[in-house]
Amino acid sequence: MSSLKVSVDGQDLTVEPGTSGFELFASKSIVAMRVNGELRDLAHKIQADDVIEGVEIESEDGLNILRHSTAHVLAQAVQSINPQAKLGIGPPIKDGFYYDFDVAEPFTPEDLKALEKAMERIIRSGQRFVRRVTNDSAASVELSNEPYKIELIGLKGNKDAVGDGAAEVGTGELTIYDNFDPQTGEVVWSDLCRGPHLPNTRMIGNGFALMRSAAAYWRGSEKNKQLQRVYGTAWPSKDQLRAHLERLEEAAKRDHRRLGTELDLFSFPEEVGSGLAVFHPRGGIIRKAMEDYSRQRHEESGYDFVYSPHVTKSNLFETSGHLEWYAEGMFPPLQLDEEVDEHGHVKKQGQDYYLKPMNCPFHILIFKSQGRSYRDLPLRMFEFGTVYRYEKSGVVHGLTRARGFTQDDAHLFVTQEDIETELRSVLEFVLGLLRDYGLEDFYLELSTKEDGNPKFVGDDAIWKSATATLEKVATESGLTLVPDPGGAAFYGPKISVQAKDAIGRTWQMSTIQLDFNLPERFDLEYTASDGTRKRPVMIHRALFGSIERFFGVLTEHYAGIFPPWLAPVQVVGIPVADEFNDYLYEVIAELKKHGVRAQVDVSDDRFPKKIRNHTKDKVPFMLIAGGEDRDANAVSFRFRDGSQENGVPVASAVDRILEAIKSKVQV
RNA sequence: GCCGACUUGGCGCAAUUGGUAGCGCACCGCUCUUGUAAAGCGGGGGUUGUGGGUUCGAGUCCCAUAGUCGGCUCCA
Repeated sequence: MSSLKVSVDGQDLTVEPGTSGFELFASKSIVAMRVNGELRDLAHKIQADDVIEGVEIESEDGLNILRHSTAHVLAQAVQSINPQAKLGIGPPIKDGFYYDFDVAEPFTPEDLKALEKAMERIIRSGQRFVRRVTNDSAASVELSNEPYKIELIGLKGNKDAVGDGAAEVGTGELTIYDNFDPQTGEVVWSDLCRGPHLPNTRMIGNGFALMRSAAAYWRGSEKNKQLQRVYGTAWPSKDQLRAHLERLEEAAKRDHRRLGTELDLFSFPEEVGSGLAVFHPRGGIIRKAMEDYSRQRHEESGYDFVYSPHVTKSNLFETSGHLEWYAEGMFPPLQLDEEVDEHGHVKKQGQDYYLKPMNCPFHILIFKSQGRSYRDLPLRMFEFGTVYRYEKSGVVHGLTRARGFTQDDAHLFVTQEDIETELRSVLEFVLGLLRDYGLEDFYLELSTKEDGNPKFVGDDAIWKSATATLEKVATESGLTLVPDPGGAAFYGPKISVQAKDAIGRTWQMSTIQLDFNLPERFDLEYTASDGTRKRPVMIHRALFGSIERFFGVLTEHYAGIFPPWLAPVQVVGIPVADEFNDYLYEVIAELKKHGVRAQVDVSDDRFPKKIRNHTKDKVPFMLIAGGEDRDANAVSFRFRDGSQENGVPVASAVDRILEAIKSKVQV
């Protein structure tokens, strides 16, 4: 038999027919290979002219394979303990994997421990994953006990319908992976799977852990049965697992809900209701600083400030379409003024009032309050408008998903011709302001309508042109643009600005939405220069998204260590002993004169205790004064990271603090 | 909304198989105060989320309800 010419990791080789990845790759860290671009098991037999690359376990593909194989081991463990469990899907995800099961009883934490033990046994036994090609009818017979797998087989080839199940059936040939016990040579477990897999369970090692269990709808639809999902994490080594768990711990420390309590920023009193926050004085200062600066910038950029009430009669939301399209997201109406006679007949028709879920209809009414000319446009109305949305109970989440929140909401009324220019300047304005608040890393998302979904109102042609305009402006910004099909608001497409925080998580911040529908529903007009009446276009624009949410994101971004301009207390004077109180009062008074939030700690606590207290409170500047400082008319800085700078002359200390606040830098 | 877990003084946590609520921090008072993350002593504070039930007896068991957390679905 003639030998085969192949390319392996860029090198031309000649190998014997029947050669597999095991012969090609000596390194244990190669867990699979890419053959002509397709991921394959190492056991795959190579063909002439194949272009082959080894897949390192540390690579993205390698990690996915590791995690996917670990998911298989989990499923095997579940069925070994509970043979009645039916298998759903088990794909790799960021940092780990999950597997869905249909079981009579949800998993308890004890169950998860037992499953981890069972998984360890499977892993140690060194089972081999072996791929076997089958076909629809044979697989349906073999998997007659696995109704969900059979459903997936039926969906094969239909990529959209398969969705998350792509790891099971993919779109190519149907395959089953058999797990062989190396001792007995017998198949101990099998699962419908596209693969590839690690050659051997032993390679999973001890870098995995089961994290939690939760219910999840089969194939992601509320209409389907809920399965029990077990989440796990898996890494090439125990050290990497440990590092991952530490990262989770770090993220937990930044959680704005936790910091909100620790730093006394806000709370969600049970008496008020789910998803409704109150801001405490310290949180209130931060929020006020955020709002004040935003107001200033809006003023400078040609916005008008408007105000509107929190409730309105139902007809406004009928006209706007909210009651038709958005009713589920609204609080139920307050029914007022109805009078009924003694026979139960209505004497006076009542009125329904609704809490507003959006501010746009009010701003539209302001637009309509007088005849408008092209000279008035672009008309930019800005409001910190508090809205109320009846979020489903299970989704409320601290400040980032609340039922009452304040949008820094603006509506721009522009002529058709000005849309592009205005959009461009809005986007620039938005990004500039976000940078001032300390966010640097952005990408854009273009949320569009999904064809055929009745959630979206208005004419297709209008949607199309609006979407095209947004896309043009977004592309020109030079930022990465990610499509988000089906993510638009009911009245129009949007660009959203996604910002990355300090630990790499992305948050949807600003949204810029183009709206041709509401102007039409409200019959908005202006007089053009030629005297004809024309319809303006609306741009909806929120910058923080919601102030509460932005507050939460900034809290996590900064881990509670706010830059001086936002810090609730900017400076604390700490005397080395009582004797220096008066001296420090003078220094602090000087700062207060310039509007600095500063105080002297004259409590009975000892000196080191005071340092500790204000470090825990994350005060940016601690000014310490003792004899040496007083004699030199100086103070000593201590910063939050523990560093210090002694004997700084009072005047330059004041300048330095003022400059740090003014320039919005982090210290 | 769905599934599961949880709810004990302001905060973080304890309370063996149901036997009558403890600790640390914080708070208040007193004493003591000189250099970079916790001085000492004393004191007050909880009808164990709420409403029912089982029991001689419930923080511990059951039901309902509110809230929180983790997911799913949905979203600023």
